[in-house]
Amino acid sequence: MTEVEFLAEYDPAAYERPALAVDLVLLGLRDGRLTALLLKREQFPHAGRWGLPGGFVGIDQPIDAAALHVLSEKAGLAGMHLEQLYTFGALDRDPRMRIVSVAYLALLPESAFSEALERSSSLLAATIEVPWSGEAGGPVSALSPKGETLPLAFDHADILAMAILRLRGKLDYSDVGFAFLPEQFTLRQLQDVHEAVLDTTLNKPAFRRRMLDRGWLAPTGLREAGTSFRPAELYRFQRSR
Amino acid sequence: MTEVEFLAEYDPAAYERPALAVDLVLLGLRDGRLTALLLKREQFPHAGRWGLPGGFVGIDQPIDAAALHVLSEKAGLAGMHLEQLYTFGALDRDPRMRIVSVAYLALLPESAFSEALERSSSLLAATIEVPWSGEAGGPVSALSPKGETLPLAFDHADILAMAILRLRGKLDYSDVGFAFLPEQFTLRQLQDVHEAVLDTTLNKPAFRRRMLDRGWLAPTGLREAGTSFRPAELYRFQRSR
DNA sequence: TTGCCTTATATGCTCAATGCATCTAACTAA
DNA sequence: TTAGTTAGATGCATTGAGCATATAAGGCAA
Repeated sequence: MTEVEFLAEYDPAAYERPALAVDLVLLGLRDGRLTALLLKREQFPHAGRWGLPGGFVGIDQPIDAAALHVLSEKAGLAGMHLEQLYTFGALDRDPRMRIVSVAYLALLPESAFSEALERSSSLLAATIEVPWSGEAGGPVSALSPKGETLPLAFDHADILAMAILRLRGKLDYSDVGFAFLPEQFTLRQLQDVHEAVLDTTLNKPAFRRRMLDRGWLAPTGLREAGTSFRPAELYRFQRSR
Repeated sequence: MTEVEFLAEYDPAAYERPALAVDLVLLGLRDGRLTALLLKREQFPHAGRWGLPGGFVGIDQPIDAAALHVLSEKAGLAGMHLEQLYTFGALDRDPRMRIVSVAYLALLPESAFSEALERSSSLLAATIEVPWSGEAGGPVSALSPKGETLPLAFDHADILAMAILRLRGKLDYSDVGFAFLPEQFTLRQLQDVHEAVLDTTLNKPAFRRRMLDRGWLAPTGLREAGTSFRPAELYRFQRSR
C-alpha cells in the first residue's frame, strides 16, 4: 500500500482527534518589569497553579477568532493585536486528554493592562523572571506582586519563555515596542520598554538617535506634565515608510 | 454563568474537533534559486494541483513526530532538522472538512534534496518565485523546471510565503544558511546561498569578513577541485564560538 | 614555457552607525 | 536665587560595511 493509496482511503473522521485550544500570553509593563496576566486554576488538573488565559477552538471558529474570544471573555479586552506564537503539542502537556494548544501573544499598554485587571478580578499581574540573557531560551518563572514564585500550570512556563524570546527577537527591528505605550509617550518611556524587555541598560544618546532616525516618531509639540524637572517632549508613533 | 463555571462544565469531548495535520516546506537550492519539493495531488480536492507533503497528526503522536513521519514517508528523508513555522487554521482552507495545519520548514542540502527526488518519483522540484522584496510578505508562486506556473493547492502559497519570510528573517543572524550546504563548502557557495535566499547581490569582501569574523567557519586546509581557475578554500561549519 | 583569463583572497579608503563622555536646557523646590 | 534632577544635544573614538583595487593561484592556449 503506497502512501498515496493510504491517503486516499484515509478517513480522518474515523480517527480520534486531538482537542485544539488557544492560550494567551498577555504582557504588559509594571514598574519597569515585564508582567503577564495569569489566572488561578480552580479545577483539576493543576488546581491552585497559575495558568495563561485559554479556551478551546470551536469547529466553526478560526483560530484567531478563538484567541480573540478568549481575550474578550477572560480579560475583557477587545481589538488588541494578537500575534500567533507557536503551537504546543507534546503528548503529556495536559493530563486530561490530548490537547494541542496554539499560543498567542498580545502586548498591552498600561491602560489595557489595568482595565483587564479591573474587569476580571481573578486575573493576577505576575512579574516574569527570565533566568537567561539575550535569546538563549529556556523556561521562565512568574512572581506574584509580593515576590513569591507562582507555580505554573501545564507547559505554560515554556509558552511564556517563547513569548519573551519572540519579543526580544523582534524588538529592535520592528515596531512591537510601541504596543506597550500609550498614544503619547516620551523617549525615556520608550527606552524603558526596551530595557525591560531586553533586561539590559541602553545608552541614552545612541538610543535616541536610533529611534529618531527610524522615522517612526512624530513629535506632538506637547510636553509631559507633573515632573519636578525638565519635562520631556511627547511623541506619537506613526507607521509610514 | 461565569467563565469559570463554563469551563468547569465544558466537556471538550462533547464538541466536534478540527482535524489536525502537518504540512512540510522542504527547501533546497537549485541553480542558485530557492526550490521546494511539491507533490501533485491525484485526488479530490484540488486534484491536479500541487501541494506540500503533509499528513494527519495521530492522537498519540507529538506534532513534531508527525512532521518527521511525513518527512520520512513522503520524501524518504530522516534526521533532518525541522522547524515549526506557523499554524494555519482558516475555516475554508480545506473544502472537505475543518483541518488545522501546523506547517514545518526543513532546509535541505543538495544531497538530501536529490535523494528525496530519487526516492519519491512523484516529488517535483519547483522553483519559488517571490514577487516581493525584503520581508514585505505576500503569497509566492511556484514554477515547474520548465518554467510553467504550477497551480498550488489549498493555502500552500501562503505557507510557502511564510517559509520564505522566516528564512529571510533568520538568515543573517543565525546559522540557518549552512543547512543548504554540504559538509565542506567554499565562501562563494555560502554567499550564493545568502544571495538566493535574499534575492539580492552581496558585496563579496564585506560578506567574507562578516562570515569569518563570526567564528562559525573552520578552514579545512583543503581546496575545491576541478576549477579552471584558482581553487577556493573549503570550510566547515562549526557551531559554538 | 609563457602569457592570458578567471576567480579567490587581501587590503586600503570612505562613510554610517554606535558607545561614551560631556555640555547645555528646563523645570521644581527650598 | 540656587541646588537638584532629568531632557536633550554634541563631539570623539571605535566598529563595521560598501567599494575599488591589488595580488595569488589555478587551467589553458599559443
